[in-house]
Amino acid sequence: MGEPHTSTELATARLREAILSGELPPGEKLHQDRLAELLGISRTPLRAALTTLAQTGLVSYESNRGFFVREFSFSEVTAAFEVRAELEAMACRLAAANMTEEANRHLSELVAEGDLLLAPGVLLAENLGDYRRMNVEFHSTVMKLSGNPWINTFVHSLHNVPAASDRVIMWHNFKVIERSHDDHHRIARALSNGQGERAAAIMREHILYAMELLKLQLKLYPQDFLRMPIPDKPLKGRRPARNRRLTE
Amino acid sequence: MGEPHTSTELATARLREAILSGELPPGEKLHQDRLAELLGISRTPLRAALTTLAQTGLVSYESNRGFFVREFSFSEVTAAFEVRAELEAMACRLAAANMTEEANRHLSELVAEGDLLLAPGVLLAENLGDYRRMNVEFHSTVMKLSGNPWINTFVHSLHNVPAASDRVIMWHNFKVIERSHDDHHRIARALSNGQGERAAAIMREHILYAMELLKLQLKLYPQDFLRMPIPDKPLKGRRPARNRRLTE
DNA sequence: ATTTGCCTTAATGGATACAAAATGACGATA
DNA sequence: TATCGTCATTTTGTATCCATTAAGGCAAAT
Repeated sequence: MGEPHTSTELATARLREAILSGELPPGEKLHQDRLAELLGISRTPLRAALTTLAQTGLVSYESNRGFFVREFSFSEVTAAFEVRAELEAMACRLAAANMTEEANRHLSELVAEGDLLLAPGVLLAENLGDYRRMNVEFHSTVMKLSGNPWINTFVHSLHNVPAASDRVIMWHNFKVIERSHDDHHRIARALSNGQGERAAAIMREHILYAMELLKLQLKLYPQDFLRMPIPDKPLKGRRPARNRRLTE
Repeated sequence: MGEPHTSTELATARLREAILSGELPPGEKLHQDRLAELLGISRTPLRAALTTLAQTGLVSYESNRGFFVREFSFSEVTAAFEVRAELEAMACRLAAANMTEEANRHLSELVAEGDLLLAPGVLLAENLGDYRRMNVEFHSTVMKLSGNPWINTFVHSLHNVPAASDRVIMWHNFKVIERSHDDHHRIARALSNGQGERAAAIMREHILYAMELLKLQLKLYPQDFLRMPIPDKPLKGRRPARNRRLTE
């Protein structure tokens, strides 16, 4: 949805944000009356929003019992990374056969943009949003170049899994970002050379390494599991009781 | 959803069936008033049903314009097969590491069940439903054994793509079925031997060949594209005008 | 003849009111 | 004391009604 201008779409967007940011914690009962009043709308569009979010997988639903913020186990999160790695690797394989002049240029531009943002030797807070946009655009460009729309669809829906999204990156570790962007360089070059398998291998590692980083981060700060909006610096010790079950 | 006992869930199921069976043809406007009356419910649960179907991709939606039966292009259908092949191959790779005694037994049982159903040398009409169930169960068992829930989720949603589902098989060609079931044998054996890559390769071919068959069938009977409920024998020449655009 | 603007009509989006189901508390009973 | 059943309350699910927006037709103007 481009510009949400119906109450339903607005509510959907706000709720998604609230859930991904941890404002609405996992397992929380989504009370229709209260939520509707909170959002200043009636229950009808709210229920519509909850229904779509339920299909997206962000909330769970039981007949006559209501909606709840879905809880994700640790293994589900890592599983999300594994599927993402496979799908985006597949995208590389397919994209290599579809490269055009324009495609090459677009990828090059994105990579160059990243170079610029990293030029200072640190990722400045003011550049963080732009880098994230560039990163998302790079990945989604490759997927679009694959010509297989399902890849994009599914990867997109995996970004709705808390902590499995690109929105989570260890922004405070420059070496990690630098290496990650170097992967982008190599992927773009491999694709432009028609080396699909090679690009796929880099992409797979690119994503699986992000998973390893997440695991590490969670080992260090387990209490923050599943509530990592955009952690430029790690937060500490809130809501310790609630996330126990998530450490599966 | 197990047993639909709310109007919404009932409507969702009925509409899904109506769309996949071609009763509601691609591109058709889904008139809320008329549909609600047709189903004997009010617009509220109908809209809820349409909302979920929109999320699963069976219908499209535009703000203030309404819901339409989604149209799938030829390339989208084949793309669905390709992703399915990749995901189920991945499932094999992972499953090989998780095989237990019980898992082996379950797969063996399914394979044996298939043997029995094919023993007559033809697939009898009365056995068709059972074979289909066995087939679905086999694939979904492998995916569950992978331990990665997303694989099952996504493959399941691909089964909502008309003509990309297991519900479509060339039931009238026994050799094809026999070979397909032989693949099941080999996949089960490879998994039980811990040969994940081998199982994956068979599975990939197993699914991609189904895609080839579909292509062939569509070349022979293009007018039936995207309205193949359970074609035990090919239907002919209905609604010729409507599906033109789908032959991309 | 074609296009533009208005107006009528119809369909969608949302709010409210009502029905049905589940939850929780209380008391009765073993 | 623990357990079961009943009843009151809360919350969900659905129907109906109203508001708002899009669609279509007609007429006027270029």
